[in-house]
Amino acid sequence: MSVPARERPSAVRGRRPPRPSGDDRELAILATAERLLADKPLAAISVDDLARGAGISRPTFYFYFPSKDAVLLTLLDRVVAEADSSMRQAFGVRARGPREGWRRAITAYYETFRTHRALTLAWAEARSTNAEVRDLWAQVFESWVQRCAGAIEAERDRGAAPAGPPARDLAVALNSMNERVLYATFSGDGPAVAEADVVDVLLEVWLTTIYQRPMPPA
Amino acid sequence: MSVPARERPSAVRGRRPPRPSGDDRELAILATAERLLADKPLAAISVDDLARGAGISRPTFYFYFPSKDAVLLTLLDRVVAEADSSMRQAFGVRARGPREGWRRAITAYYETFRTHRALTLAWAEARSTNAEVRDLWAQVFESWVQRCAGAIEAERDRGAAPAGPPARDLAVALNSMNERVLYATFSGDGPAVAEADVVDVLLEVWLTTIYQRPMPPA
DNA sequence: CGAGTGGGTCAACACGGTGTCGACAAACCC
DNA sequence: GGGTTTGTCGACACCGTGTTGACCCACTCG
Repeated sequence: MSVPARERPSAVRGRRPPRPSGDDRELAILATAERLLADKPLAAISVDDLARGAGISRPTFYFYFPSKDAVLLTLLDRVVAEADSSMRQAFGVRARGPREGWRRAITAYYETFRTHRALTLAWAEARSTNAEVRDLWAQVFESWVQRCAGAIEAERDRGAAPAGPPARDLAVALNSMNERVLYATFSGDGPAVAEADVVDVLLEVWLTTIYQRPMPPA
Repeated sequence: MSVPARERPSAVRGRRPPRPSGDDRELAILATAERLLADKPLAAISVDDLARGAGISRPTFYFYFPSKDAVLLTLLDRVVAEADSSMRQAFGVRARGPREGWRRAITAYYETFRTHRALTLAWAEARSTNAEVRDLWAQVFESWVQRCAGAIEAERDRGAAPAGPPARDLAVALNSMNERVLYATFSGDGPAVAEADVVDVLLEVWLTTIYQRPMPPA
């Protein structure tokens, strides 16, 4: 009974054997994936494409990653880390007023996805077919929801925001809105808000929902 | 140069030859699809499954539908028609107040998806890989956005709602929220609002966003 | 230095899915 | 009862995945 790779869920994603080496190849695969994703949807990229792009054969690809999805997951792990840190930062900085604070949070979210557009779209695509991707997203989403719900409760406690539906429910709804609206804006198919306006529109919805009155502009 | 089937985009979806017959088989395929979708994701259902389920062979399936996705599209067309009519109805009935009216609209949306849960999930899944599904959704979504934007403008014109971001942008954001939140609630993976509360939460966000003040409960 | 070990590589395979082709049957129609 | 029309399916070509087993090469240890 040797330990299958899945037993170390938090270890470096992919890579069969425990000890590292051949990092260049691994990086080449990741780079190829990101490059190809820029102009094809995930479903149109085969393991063979990734392998050839990285200058190796298909079986060799499997030496580095257990599947195409694992590559995506690795890429996603990075972006998540990045998003998390800029989100933490947004909530950390003392803002000059509620509008300023919430704007910073929404902008952090927006910027993260904007700078990784291709990955964001692939993410959404993979989420519907891959349970691991779904779980990773659920986990990330949950952490944002908690942060937001905490902030809403803090505003209510200090009397800045009135009582209303459970803070957590509002946080889920508002974060869901952001996710879907930004996705539509970035993917460009279907009705969407213009990229230049999207942060402002989302911010207005957040503020009026949380404070239940018009908030003066900055 | 004979005309390929695709040239009649609004005609009955699927079915190679122009003249009808063998409707039982076609219905059997549709029924099988809906039945299988109730406990497997779309990706896990093969054309062979659909064919066998309907008591025919795989090649025969292709006589009735050009692909697995075409089956889904046909199913979706029905639900869309249903949703559209109940939405039209919701907007048609004279409501006793704003809360009542908007609640009716959100409930119509909610009920449609709730009664076709499996289809809703398959829909989301297919949207990421199939352009036709994406277009159909975009079209449906657009019609809802227009209806909502119109209603918001009407409220502003009669002085019931204050000015704010462009009505269309609000409509896009609010409808996006509904879509995503309801999907999360029905799919059950990831953070979600409880099924019993979801309409209320959504309604509160809609009302405060549109009227920019707390709306008295019914 | 030569033998052994293990990381890295790939040709070839097994498998499962899609979509097509051509032969064929059964019904219906003058 | 010969001929079209409608429906049916066995067999095929193709593509993508993931695995196996042999091989190569660099390194090290006796």
